[in-house]
Amino acid sequence: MKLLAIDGNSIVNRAFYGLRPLSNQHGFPTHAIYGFLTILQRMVEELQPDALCVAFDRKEKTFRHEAYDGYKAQRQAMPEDLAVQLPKLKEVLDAMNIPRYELAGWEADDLLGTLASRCESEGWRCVIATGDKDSLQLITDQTYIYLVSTRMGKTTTKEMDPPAFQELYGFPPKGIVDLKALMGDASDNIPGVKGIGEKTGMSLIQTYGSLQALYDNLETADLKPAVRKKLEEGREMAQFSYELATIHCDAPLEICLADTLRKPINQSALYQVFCELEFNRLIEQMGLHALQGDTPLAEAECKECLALEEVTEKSRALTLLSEWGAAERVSVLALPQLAGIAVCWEGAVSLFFGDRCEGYDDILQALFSERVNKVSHGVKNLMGTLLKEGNCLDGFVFDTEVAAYLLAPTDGSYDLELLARTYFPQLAAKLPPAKTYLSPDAFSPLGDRTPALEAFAAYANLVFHLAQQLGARLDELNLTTLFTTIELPLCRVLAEMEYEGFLVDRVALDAFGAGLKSRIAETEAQIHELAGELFNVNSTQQLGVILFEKLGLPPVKKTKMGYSTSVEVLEKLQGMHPIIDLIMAYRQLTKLNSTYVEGLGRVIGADGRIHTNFQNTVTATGRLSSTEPNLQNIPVRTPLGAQMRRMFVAAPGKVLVDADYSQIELRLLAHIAQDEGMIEAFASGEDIHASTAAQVFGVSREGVTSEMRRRAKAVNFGIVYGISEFSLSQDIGVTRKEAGEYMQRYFESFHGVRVYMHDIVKKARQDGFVTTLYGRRRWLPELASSNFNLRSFGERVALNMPIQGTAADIMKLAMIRVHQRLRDEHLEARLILQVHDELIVECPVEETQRVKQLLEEEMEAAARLSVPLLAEAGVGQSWAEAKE
DNA sequence: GTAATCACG
DNA sequence: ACGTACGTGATTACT
Repeated sequence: MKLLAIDGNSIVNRAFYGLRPLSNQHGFPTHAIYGFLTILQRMVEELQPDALCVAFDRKEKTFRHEAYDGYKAQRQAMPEDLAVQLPKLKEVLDAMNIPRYELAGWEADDLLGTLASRCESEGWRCVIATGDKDSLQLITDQTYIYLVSTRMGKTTTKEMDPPAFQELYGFPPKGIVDLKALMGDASDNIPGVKGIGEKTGMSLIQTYGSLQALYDNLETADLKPAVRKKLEEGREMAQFSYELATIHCDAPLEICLADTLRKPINQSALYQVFCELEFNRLIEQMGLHALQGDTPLAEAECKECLALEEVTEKSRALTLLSEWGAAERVSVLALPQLAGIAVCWEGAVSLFFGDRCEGYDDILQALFSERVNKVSHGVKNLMGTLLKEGNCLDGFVFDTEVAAYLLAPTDGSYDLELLARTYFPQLAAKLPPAKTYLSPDAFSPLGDRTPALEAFAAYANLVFHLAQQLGARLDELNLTTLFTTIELPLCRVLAEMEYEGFLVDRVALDAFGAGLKSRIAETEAQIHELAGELFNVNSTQQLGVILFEKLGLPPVKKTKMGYSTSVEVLEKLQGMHPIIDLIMAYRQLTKLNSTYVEGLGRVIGADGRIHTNFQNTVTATGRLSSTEPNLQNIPVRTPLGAQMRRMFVAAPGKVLVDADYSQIELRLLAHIAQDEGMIEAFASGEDIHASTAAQVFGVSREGVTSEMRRRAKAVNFGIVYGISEFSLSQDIGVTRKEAGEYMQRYFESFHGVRVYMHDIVKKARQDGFVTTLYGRRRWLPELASSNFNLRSFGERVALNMPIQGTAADIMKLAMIRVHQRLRDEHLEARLILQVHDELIVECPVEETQRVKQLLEEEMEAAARLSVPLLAEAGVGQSWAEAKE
């Protein structure tokens, strides 16, 4: 039998300090519990114990310390954020049916020692999990310690049995008490002998075996005079510390080991408390669901039992449609490829299936016309499906996914199951998994369709309720305007852009790829020759060994795992060995080939076009992102890479018009900070980097060299990102001091920016969030962190998000305006791509001039700022040409 | 599944 | 003294 006995306080402490803070929507901190559970999960997996228990401190009257109040008083109070998590953690353990032990006046490690000795007398093996080295004294042949440490979010563990201990310390486990008696332990308030640290202490115990033996032989021992003096003076302290450090294995614990044998968890109780804590990943992972019917529903959520109806007759559908037309709104959910539709209004759900409903297509047309106000989850994607099937796509008034994103843009995912748990925990408890209606054969006529029908209806009902709840929250946080005037109309624009796609010249792409492949083979052969052996150049590990061990090049930087071989490192090594240039070339070529040539080749559609997916609920700042494939990171900076953009072309008879905003983020900085100097510079239409250079370097406009401009540009970018002088110096390759001087002079010239940077961080700390000019919000719990790095990160985000986010808002507005004008003017031109500050339109040749002008106009008119907003357009057959 | 690398704004 | 810029996504190697 094997018992895993956990030091609850110790592990939860490690989790609390080692992990980045996390809290549920009510601001209740949860990361210590989360971390504890992660560690627990991992230990159970690795150790496969037969029995399990957790011990906690109850040190309000600590037995071992009451003899020495002075030290007890020094014990720092547990942080509030951790203290509140303990009762919840105990709830979780109870739900998991893991026994926990605590005893007034005893510390956890005493209880663990007691458990361990109980195990030994009953012939069980015992593993003690703790982060506390104190406990190492408990190691015996039957008991070992599982030492846990958590740093930077990563947990490492080490098994300490007698040989491992001996190996590390050079004496047997019991000696740890003697060692602590000498060196003390600040975290446990053990004083030790003043002036004796870890080094001296270890060698003393290694030499003399024990504290007793050391003091018995103090006279004759071969010691440095200073050490002897400290030992003499500290005699009493040592004795006292010895007592403190000794773990007592005789706590009056009334337990039967059999109670600790593992028992099945209480599913619904655990589900309940995990919902409260919003541990969605764990719920998923452990496959938790509340047992049907065992959780009383809140009255408000339960009052309507769903009236479920499958509609098969057109006349019935028409009746319903006219009811929905009169309703304020209905919710709509669609199955993939519009195989079925669920419509919910006030607890009544109607289901339609393409293969079982008379006049299905006509019903869809009517449903998705502007006559019915609809809310849905993921409107953009639903519109995409509707477009493919040639349906109407009007009358959408709400999107629960986008709304949830605006409320919490850093949450990352907004599945209905997740939102249910957050906003309707009671309802979520009886909600079947979404796959019940989404799996391919859910509605197969061969099986029982009822569970799928009920699930489909339940989710449609959920969307209906979420829409109300989320709408109210948007109102409270002043996000409704952003939602209605930007996010919702944008869904349609994005759906159409995805639908249009971007034509790719497949022949040219393949030819480019063939050229790359042969150059890759050639380069690889040369690398192998210079290295003197065959190895995988793509493996950073193997490459590190070749460069820094075999070829003896100086390792400039290391990563967690070993040597870094990133470009910055390679650049520093350039000229020291011919292999460096080859590796850099190899990297460029393989990147181009695998990510772009081959990656893009895989996703060209039957129409020869690439249809990217624009994600509108992903970024923390409000930008879009692009996936499968990502068309927002097609190479442009190097000449070879830029060739990729020649593969993106206009259809025959058409051209591409490409327009981008000039310096939109810096213009926004000038506007938001109301910095006179910068506003003036933009107003006069100067080159902003050159103008900055003139200010920072104290020269006239004509005196600005290209190097000065380059550095000033880096300063400008740095400011927007919330720079430090160190990073600036790294970026432009000057000393830290020099970089500091640039920033100093920058702030002298641009006083408004300095004031803004200060004020926005202060305001963010007060509010707990920052916003864009259009009210988009990002929460910043990091600013309250006691962790320096995390807090600094929060400060930089507070500076950057309003700028990057406002730029994103303005671009979204511009897209809506451009889209609208193209419709109003009955042009054939279509928006096909957005790359943050750049828009691409494909249009018939004869529309070129109108479109070019229209694009610039609408982009520039999207916002009125204290500085002009400038957009410049180019035209070409390919993306490369159009960008000039 | 995570880390390293590198492509973009 | 800290550790070193904001926001993304895809590929590859490796655990």
